[in-house]
Amino acid sequence: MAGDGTKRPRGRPKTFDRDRTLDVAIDSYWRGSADSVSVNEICRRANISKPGLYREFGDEDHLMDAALTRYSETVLGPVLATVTLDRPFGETLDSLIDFVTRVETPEFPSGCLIAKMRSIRWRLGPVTGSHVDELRDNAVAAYTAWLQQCADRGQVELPAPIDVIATYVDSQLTMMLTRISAGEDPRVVRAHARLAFAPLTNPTGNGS
Amino acid sequence: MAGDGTKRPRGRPKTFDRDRTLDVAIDSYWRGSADSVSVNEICRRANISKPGLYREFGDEDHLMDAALTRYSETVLGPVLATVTLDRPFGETLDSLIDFVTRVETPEFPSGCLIAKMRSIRWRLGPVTGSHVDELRDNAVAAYTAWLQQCADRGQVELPAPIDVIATYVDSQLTMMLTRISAGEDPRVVRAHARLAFAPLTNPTGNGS
DNA sequence: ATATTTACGTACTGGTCGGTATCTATAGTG
DNA sequence: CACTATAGATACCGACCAGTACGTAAATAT
Repeated sequence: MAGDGTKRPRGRPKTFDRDRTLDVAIDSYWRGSADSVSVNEICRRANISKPGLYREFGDEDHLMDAALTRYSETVLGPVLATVTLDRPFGETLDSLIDFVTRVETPEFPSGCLIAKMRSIRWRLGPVTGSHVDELRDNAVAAYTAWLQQCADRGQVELPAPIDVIATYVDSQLTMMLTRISAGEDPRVVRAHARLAFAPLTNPTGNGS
Repeated sequence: MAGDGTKRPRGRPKTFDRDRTLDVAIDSYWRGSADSVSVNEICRRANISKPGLYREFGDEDHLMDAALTRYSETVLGPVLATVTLDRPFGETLDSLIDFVTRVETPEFPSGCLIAKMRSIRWRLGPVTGSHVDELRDNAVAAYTAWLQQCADRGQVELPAPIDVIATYVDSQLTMMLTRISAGEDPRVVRAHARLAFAPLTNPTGNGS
């Protein structure tokens, strides 16, 4: 504050709280189902005027995209970073499973905003939609690198081409997130995870 | 027509075509996403008046429920019947996988109406909602009986309690239906199916 | 014929939606 | 002071929604 060098801009100073609005939007989209939460509702919850929100974000598509961007930076990034750590395959996998099957807390909803958005991909606007696609590609790439690293070290064998395994991991984790969000018992989901990933941790063959 | 014994009822004869309307509703809910298809839209597609539809079905919840009932009788029933046939486990499983990964045709949409409804369970009315729950319970019961029968004959070993396996099968098949509906490559989904069911067809252990 | 019963469909209600026109408030600038 | 630039929010738009009021058409009953 001391000797604030930035010259104040010309007109009426802005009071719109972008961060707070994005917090509300992320939480709403995350807990709810992204469509089903209207712009009107976001304004009500954030206690802001609708034109204010539209001045800041442009339209619903860009609001969702801004929320998605912040979500991926603050929530998804740290999680995907864990699969790049040099830990044994099983250990990383277990922590991934623990993470996706965690239960809801007041300030950390269960599930995953991106998973929810992917399940309603066709309803998203063009900007948010392609952003979601990009984030899923990033996740698959991270899984691929992780699997390749573990395979090189003999910690895991790949009963199918690595890209098939990587998308398999992504699909299974996404499904778990969806089911936890739907309120299913985390213990059951974890039991299913052990089944689904058994072919990787105990690589005895594929079905045919 | 010859000597039609039924006495005509009192008032103006009904022209409302319940069957055709249900056909339109099922197709719309099946191809679309059940919510997102409005009563207005059903009326437009079936070329009927809205009060006519409301007179016949009561409200949206009961319309969906009627569509779901007919769907489960005409589409789901025959499929679930195949898991009761006395065939080797792998054969039945393969035909199940083939069925859920079939592609869209003009008169047989891909995916499954019940799977779609389950994914939006919380948006359904009370009648349709509990009907969906009941149908899923039936499916799990059918899978349980099937698995038990195959286990008795030594065609499959169960690396987890049978109810866990049965819900696992249900979850995996439902996910496949969802992904096929979302337009994913059936070959990839089938490759993932082979991975997911490998612990059953090649029962060498669970992960721990 | 006339009354009665039943079905039909136009046109409406009250509501929410995404998005905006417009007026006012608050700042710097001359 | 007047002028300009920016942000504020009320109150609106047209579209669509689920659901219905109500006048009319078409049959039987008397």
